[in-house]
Amino acid sequence: MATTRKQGRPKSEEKYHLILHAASCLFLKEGFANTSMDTVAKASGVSKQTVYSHFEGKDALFQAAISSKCRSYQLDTQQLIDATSGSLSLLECLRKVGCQFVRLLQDPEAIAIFRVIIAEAVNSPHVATLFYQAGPEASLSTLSDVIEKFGEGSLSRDIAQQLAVDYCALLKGEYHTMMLCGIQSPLQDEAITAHVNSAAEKILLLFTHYTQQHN
Amino acid sequence: MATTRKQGRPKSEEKYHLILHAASCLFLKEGFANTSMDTVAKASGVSKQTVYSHFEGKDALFQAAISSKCRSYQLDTQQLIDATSGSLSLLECLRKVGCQFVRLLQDPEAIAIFRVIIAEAVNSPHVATLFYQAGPEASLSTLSDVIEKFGEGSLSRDIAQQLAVDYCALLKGEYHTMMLCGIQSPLQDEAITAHVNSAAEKILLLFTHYTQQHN
DNA sequence: TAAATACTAGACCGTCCAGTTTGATATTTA
DNA sequence: TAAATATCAAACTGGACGGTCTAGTATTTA
Repeated sequence: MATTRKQGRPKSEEKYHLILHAASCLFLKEGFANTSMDTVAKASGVSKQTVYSHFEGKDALFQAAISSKCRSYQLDTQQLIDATSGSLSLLECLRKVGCQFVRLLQDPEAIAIFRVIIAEAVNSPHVATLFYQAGPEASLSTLSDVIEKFGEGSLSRDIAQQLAVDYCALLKGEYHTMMLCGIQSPLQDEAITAHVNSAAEKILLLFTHYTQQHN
Repeated sequence: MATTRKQGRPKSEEKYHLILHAASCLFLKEGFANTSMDTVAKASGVSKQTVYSHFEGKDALFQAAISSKCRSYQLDTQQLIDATSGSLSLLECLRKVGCQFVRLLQDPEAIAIFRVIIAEAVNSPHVATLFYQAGPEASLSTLSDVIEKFGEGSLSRDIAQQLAVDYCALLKGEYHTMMLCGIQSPLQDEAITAHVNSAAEKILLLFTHYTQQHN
């Protein structure tokens, strides 16, 4: 059943990926409205008809392109798990995940995805939801796992989650909004570590406050 | 010189505002690309030619529309000044400004402006800059004035500013991003106060930490 | 009144673009 | 080989839209 071969020439998987890749790049660089199907076809080195044979239409192509991009933008979960089970202190651990997070936020492509999602959120709520779950929500949940683990029972799940949200918020600071508005270029490495250290210390302060309170 | 009257029928100021108002609404609701000049003309009850007589073209109209909207979205500075010179504690003051800020962030129209600005940031960096200065930057500077005043000299300007940014960040939390993505509806009043109280307490904690450190 | 400008209604132009159609060639299975 | 499908190149359709033009009417100043 699953191996039932269709008659005739099969669709080229390579072309499918060429189209998807070209579409992703164009949508991110030019936005949805400013990307034409002809351009996508030309950029993928494929005829327009082939684009339509692989994808229903522009909307479907957009959705597929964004979805495929989302998957590549998440925190490195494995590295974080290693960090918690190792000998790292909470502060060091926060620093580590904080750097990852800030780098993610600063990545020009990630910013481009955000921009395009926000612009199309009204027209494609489904895509926006997909993006949010695959991106921010996944990162947040990973982070709150880490924090909860360090609480060693003296921190409720709720508080851990709240601290995770707070940490992300502090890390974003004004930079994220400014970058979305295009009036802030990515930070240099030193600036990143300074910013992350400052945010991590603040969260640590809140963390100790909440754990003491609940003793 | 300034009172030199031009010959002929003068442009109607009323029509100018009708056009601007209609354009603002449409741009915010539909975005830049999905708003046509014909629609703007129709919505303002004015001929297309009149639109072009008052504004150079679509870009100019967009810029004018957004600029006019920006001015109406700021914190109520007077109220905040009153608050600082009154008998309110820092915590109460933070709560007050926090509520104002969250209401601003949640306002559907403010969200719409953000969305449209972010979408067009690449094509109209000038407009994005205007918006940021008139909106977020102005609010932040007001807020850091308030915090600095409460520091009574034991808080450097830098730290006060940083606390202001932190407070805004905590108030935004995940809500702002979620609203921009269209996957979060505005909070109810009780939820707002709860959220604001929580954020204000955290900032107070940081505030006392920094003032003690600098004694 | 005459000149100048605003305004209207609508036609018009050129362009862009999503999506379709056509007709030929290529590839795959039966 | 024959049927079925993919792919290509290119033309085509239908509609939207930014912007201009026209011709007639309204309003204002000199």
